[in-house]
Amino acid sequence: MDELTIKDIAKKCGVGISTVSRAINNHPDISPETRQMVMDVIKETGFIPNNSARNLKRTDAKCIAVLIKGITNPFFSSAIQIFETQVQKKKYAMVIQHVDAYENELDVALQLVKEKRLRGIIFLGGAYQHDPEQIAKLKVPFVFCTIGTVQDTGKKVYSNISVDDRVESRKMIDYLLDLGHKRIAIITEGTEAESVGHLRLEGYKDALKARGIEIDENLIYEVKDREDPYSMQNGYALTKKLLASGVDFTAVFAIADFIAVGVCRALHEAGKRIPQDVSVAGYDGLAIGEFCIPQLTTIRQPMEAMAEKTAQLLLDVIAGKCKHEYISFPAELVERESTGKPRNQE
Amino acid sequence: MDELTIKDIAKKCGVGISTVSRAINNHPDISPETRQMVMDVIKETGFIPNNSARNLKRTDAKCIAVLIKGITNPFFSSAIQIFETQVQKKKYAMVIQHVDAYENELDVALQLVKEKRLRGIIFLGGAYQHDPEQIAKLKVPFVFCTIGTVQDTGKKVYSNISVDDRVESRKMIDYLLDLGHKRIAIITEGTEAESVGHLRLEGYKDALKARGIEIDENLIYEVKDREDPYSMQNGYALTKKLLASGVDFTAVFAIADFIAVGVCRALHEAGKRIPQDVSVAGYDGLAIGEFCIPQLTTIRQPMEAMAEKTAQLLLDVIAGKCKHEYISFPAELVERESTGKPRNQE
DNA sequence: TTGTACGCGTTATCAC
DNA sequence: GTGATAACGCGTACAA
Repeated sequence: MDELTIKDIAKKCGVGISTVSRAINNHPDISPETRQMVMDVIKETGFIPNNSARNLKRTDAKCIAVLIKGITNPFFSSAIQIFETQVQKKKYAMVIQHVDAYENELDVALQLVKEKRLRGIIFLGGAYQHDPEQIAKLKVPFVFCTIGTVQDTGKKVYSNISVDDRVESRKMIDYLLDLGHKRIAIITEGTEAESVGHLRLEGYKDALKARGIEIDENLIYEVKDREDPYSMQNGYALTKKLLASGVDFTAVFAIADFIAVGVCRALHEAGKRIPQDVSVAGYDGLAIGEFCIPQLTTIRQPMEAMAEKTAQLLLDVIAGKCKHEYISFPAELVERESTGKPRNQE
Repeated sequence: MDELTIKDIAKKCGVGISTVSRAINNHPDISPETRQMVMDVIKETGFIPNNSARNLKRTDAKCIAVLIKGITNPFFSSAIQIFETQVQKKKYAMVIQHVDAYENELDVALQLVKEKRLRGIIFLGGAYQHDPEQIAKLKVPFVFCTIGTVQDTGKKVYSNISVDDRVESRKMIDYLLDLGHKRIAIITEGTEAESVGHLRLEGYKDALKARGIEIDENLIYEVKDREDPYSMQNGYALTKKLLASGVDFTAVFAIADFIAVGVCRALHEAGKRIPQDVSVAGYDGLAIGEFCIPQLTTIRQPMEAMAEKTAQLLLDVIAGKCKHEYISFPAELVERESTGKPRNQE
């Protein structure tokens, strides 16, 4: 009993191969009775068509892929749910593919397009600058979602849905400055130009510069852990360092809510009250920020709206209904318990 | 410029098709020079072999798959990392495949085996009881990881790595009872027999019964949300209900750390101090439990060890080095800030 | 409505 | 060491 093929089914049914194929693929020109009979045998024998063979032959896959970089990101699961319902509405199939940290998402995409005859791709997470050569090679429509791309205009060969990390980051710092904070520490991620952390750091600097406050490098802490920079552990460890350094500060801006949770813990252990002694601000708008003690002031990214737009845009471009777009979604500053006026201003 | 194929490369190189194939697949019988020349052309043209065609023809895929049910679970990302390093050590490839909540993981597995010629499968999460017929159909070695299966012995046709949810859950309740708590509320998940929540509820009942404490249905709260039962939101909402019900309790056992975080928040908002007024216990051993305020007492599942064993076992079975096993890992009760003696005992 | 034959892009098996 | 050629399992013109 080797692997069952369509041929075996045809034989068992006493029909031709193509008849079986027609039954499987809901083709119109087949009598209902034959169809039923074939399907019965298929169910009975537990036959499963070989997808590799199908992909090889098929021309009209009606399938889009979602490439995810960073499983850890809790944002992504809700985004995927939204993609799924949108994609199903248009009778498309959807495959989810993980991209390892060390892999290039465009390479994976190129490969997958060949393998599955994709009609479109959604990139979730990942770098925000790409090799133009690779971009050019990718012939199917695709859209980046979540990445703070700042792209020059010109002919848009793909779409981009994002929030402007730099602007939103600055928004938070402006808020802290308005509260009266002047010594604001930031816990961010490696300085590589492609990272979101870099953009958020730029926003931080923008805000300070605009008010003529000099940037103090002693207040900038960067996560070096390549594994998962956006972890509570990192926030905790760096805040310990920050405290130990003896440098003066009245607020901490963590560029991710997870980091902020670690920051809060470290401050708590050091006997600092939040926000009376130190204010803490996060970024992302994760559920944890709403339920932790104290609740986190944060920048909430409109993930649902972004995901919705992403899927809709991709499907429209595939259908030829519209052109590619770069869209920047505004994020919302959510004021909660972890921030307040600095001590000296009370 | 349609899709490039191996034929085009052969022509461009002035060699035969099989030579190109040999170059790609690191076959021995090819001269280093030809090999280099072919690889150069491939790099230059950006040729990408079609995976569907490869899978179709290949006999020795050296590939195993990890099927994940529930993206949300933060456990899984660390498990996957471990799988990956183990699998790579043996020169195997690994594909990660998500299984939707409504999909049957065995169906997906069956399909994937045909498509990719898998040599083995790891199931992460998902139901812990399966259709024996489907199990029988799956001819490659596979191992379930994370699910609290209680299986009768006999000839083992697959492996199972788990912690005994029922026993571990009871351990936590015993601990709370030892502290002096008698009125322990539990926040758990739907009662379906296949759910982990059910097992943990059974452990709860076991502990109470063993001490002759009658089970009060008013203390049992079940999440009905099918979306993501293990959410902070659910813990929060159910605790609100619990508080509103006016029923007396001195401790809450949440069957997941995420739920516990929501529980803490709700208690905090109600002005209850943790653990002075109410003790809260979680289950899982997530990072959040270590960094939230107060730190969570919890049952820490030894995910790293389990993942390691899972991968190792699967690879050994594939290599014919050993038979399938059912292994139950002991979990550890981590005592932290969220639990203490009940008020009346202070 | 149904069956036959060809081809999708690749790897494996031969000859050379 | 290298190049034809036959599969792999399926979809689809085309013929019946």
